[in-house]
Amino acid sequence: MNDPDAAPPSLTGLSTYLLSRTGKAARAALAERLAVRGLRLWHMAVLAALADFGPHAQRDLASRLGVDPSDMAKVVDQLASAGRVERVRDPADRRRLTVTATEEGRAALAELDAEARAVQDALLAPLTAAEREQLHALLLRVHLALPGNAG
Amino acid sequence: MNDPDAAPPSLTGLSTYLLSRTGKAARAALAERLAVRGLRLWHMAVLAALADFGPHAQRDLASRLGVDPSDMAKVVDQLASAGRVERVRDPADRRRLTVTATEEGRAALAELDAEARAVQDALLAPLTAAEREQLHALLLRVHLALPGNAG
DNA sequence: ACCTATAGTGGGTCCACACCCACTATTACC
DNA sequence: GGTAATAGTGGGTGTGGACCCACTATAGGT
Repeated sequence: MNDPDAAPPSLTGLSTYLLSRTGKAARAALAERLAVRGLRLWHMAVLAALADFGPHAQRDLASRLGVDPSDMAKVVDQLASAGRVERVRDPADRRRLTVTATEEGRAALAELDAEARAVQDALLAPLTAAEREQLHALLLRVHLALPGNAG
Repeated sequence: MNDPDAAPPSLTGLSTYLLSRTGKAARAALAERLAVRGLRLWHMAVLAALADFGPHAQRDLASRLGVDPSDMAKVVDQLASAGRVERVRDPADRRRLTVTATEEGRAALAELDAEARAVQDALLAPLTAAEREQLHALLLRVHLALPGNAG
């Protein structure tokens, strides 16, 4: 109770503080795992978007994930170099690059997802399965209400 | 449903992703409000620690908040310049600086707390009061299980 | 007294993230 | 056909956070 390293109740009484703290921990843990494979969180996000919604024009990828198109170009470039993504010029509009996940990319995403779930299991260890679902449902509603996340 | 800006379900299905996203949104929103007053999140954390636990040696502040002592020195220095905190040399151990919140500092914290709750109300708008409490309780348990947050 | 450890401080590095601009290639408009 | 808009790219900037080291002053151990 008198732990000299305990966080101030003034802060732990704020859900936003807890959100920020636990979120950062989650992010850091996953990023660390991905770094082992030479990947970053954006790489996973791009692979996920392609897997879920199919091929995208690069610009649409950027828009969907809320990244600067210039930064997206770099991420896609790295994924392409690693063979996890294919870029082909759209014949209908030769300015566009259509980005598609390769078989290798889909396999990589599956592994990444497994890593993410492992991290999540560790983070949410103190909660029961039912509580985790509760938490997820609540967070999802908050997330959807965030600006730029219309369902 | 076919919103071209919707996030990939592969990601929104991960609680860690939602935590990270909503946490970042919370952090950013509060940081923006504090910036108006020329403060950062660490300033608020320090004031909260002092208000909750009373005066600290600067080193203990750093340890409690998990910050590098060198960085803490800078934060405390800024708070002192703004008159929100007082540093006095501990006569029992003249290496130590005892940091105390001034009346002004306590007042500032109250305002900051109000800002934080406003941000929180906006963020958690889609949830009922009962759901917010649920969310808070779940997050608190996760937070306490985080490395270095023993109760 | 001597040596080691500790508190605070100033300085610097490294990294990730978010932006922004300029430029080329291509398309759309009129 | 000429002009404006758009897709992608390369390069650069600014910021915030975490970390690390060297240095001074003081304390503690023997």
